[in-house]
Amino acid sequence: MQIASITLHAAPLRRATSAAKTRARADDGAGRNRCRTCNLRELCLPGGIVQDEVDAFSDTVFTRRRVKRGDTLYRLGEEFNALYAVRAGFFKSSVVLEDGRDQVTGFHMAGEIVGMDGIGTERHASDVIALEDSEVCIIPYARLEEAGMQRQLHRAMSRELVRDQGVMMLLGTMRAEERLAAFLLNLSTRFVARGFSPSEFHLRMTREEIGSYLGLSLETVSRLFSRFQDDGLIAVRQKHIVIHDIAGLKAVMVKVQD
Amino acid sequence: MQIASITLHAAPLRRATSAAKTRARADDGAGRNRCRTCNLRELCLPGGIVQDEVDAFSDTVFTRRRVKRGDTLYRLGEEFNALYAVRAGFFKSSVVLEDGRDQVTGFHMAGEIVGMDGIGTERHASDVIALEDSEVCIIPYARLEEAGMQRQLHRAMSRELVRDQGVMMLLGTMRAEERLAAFLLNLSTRFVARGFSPSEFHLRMTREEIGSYLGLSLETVSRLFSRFQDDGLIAVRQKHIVIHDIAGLKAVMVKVQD
DNA sequence: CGTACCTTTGATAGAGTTCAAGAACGGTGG
DNA sequence: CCACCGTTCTTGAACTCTATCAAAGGTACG
Repeated sequence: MQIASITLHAAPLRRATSAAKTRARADDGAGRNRCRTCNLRELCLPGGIVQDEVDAFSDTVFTRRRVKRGDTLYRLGEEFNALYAVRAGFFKSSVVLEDGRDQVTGFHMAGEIVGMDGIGTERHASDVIALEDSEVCIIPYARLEEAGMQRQLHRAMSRELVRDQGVMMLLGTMRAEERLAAFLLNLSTRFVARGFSPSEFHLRMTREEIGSYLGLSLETVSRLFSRFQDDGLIAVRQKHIVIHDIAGLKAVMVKVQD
Repeated sequence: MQIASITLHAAPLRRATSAAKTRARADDGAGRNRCRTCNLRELCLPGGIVQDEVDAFSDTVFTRRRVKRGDTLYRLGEEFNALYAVRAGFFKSSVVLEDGRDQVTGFHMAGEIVGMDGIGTERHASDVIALEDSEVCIIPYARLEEAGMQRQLHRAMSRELVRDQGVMMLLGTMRAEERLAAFLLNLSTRFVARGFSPSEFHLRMTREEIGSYLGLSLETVSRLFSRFQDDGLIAVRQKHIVIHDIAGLKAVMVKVQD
């Protein structure tokens, strides 16, 4: 089975055969995209809307932007004027405390929207950094309103709120084992939705970034990977992960606390 | 100085003299409210918008709903069709894991909006329970769109996303002392914005609920209250809190980690 | 006015952090 | 293409913070 996103343009499995053509069609040659022909349209903003809403939005064309590994998409305090839809690649978002401590607040892959935390204050409230060479669609905020896409934006933001609740739950009530199991299962689910293997993938973040996201030290993350491997749940070799026992990972989350 | 919200209808200090009249005007006598005359309008959904937007919305009239202490405003899984603006009282929201563990994800006071996590799936994603006899404005979601209030909703949701990031930071990187200090300072700030004393208030939640929110055990919360008191930062007697040294509390958050 | 709930405080234990050192990897330049 | 260097990862050992268990007050609500 194909391993998720080894290269920048690795295409989702299920659409692999037509992916090249689709991408060509989605690109007007001037670094801009048309939603109608974008192979991410089911995952992106218009996700889940009725057909005529898609049509209204489909002719809208958005500029792309490439972000190299390690570069920032935006920084805390920068003026907000657009949302970004991840087209390819992988991002992390993080917040910094005055004293320098920082916390990774999320990882973002193709089809996901970042930047919504800037709407309220018209300033971005976090840093977003590419973990590999990536590409985004720039969605000017004003344009969303013209296109009558508010409802889709509400949905996307609401989903984000629910996701945040999940992270709070994870940080507030779960033990280290459970957090990492939940993290791996979450990644697996998201890769599946993109047509990649649910059981084999490359982590694009370091142990330190995983630890920051999960509220653990990087050593604990490393130790847990080793333990999961010893228990036959996964195989780890650096950033390459194979999940051998999904049910076993799920069991980690329920069997621990009693 | 007046202590925040001892009674259901305790009015914010700064508006205390006209509060009774204001409330009377905001109520059309049929359990419904007009935003224009609501004394919470600066804090609620229209907060921060330009004048003509306020006017467009001001004539909208919303039904109220009373929720008794201990009763639920809504439950996880319930169908979503409205947002709720807290008019008076105090709520907590929480999520439950399959195994019964639950986590308080937020506390909500007058002028704050709850229910936004239901927009995405059209089902509420959390439980919201009144911690004292309370009252909300019911804001039907469909009505927001008719009234062209989407932008205000975006702002409210975005602010919530930023708030969530703060909670993640708290849970992910702060130690117990820092969490509780941050919690007290946050409450203080919110009370001030409502015209109450920044330094003296009644907690409306139990130690257990505070602990759940902060990812700590109730015993740790209790011990920290005692320690803060011994250190002269606050005075605690059950749920009554007096902050003696705001700067000292702030210092707890920076001096600990080095 | 009684009882159930909440809070405080102590003692103990354990999960996870911190410090440390060596190993493996990957990118870069000769 | 290979060697080198910085970064990332792994693993061990000691320690520390916070949870857990337990028991005794204290409150407040019905």
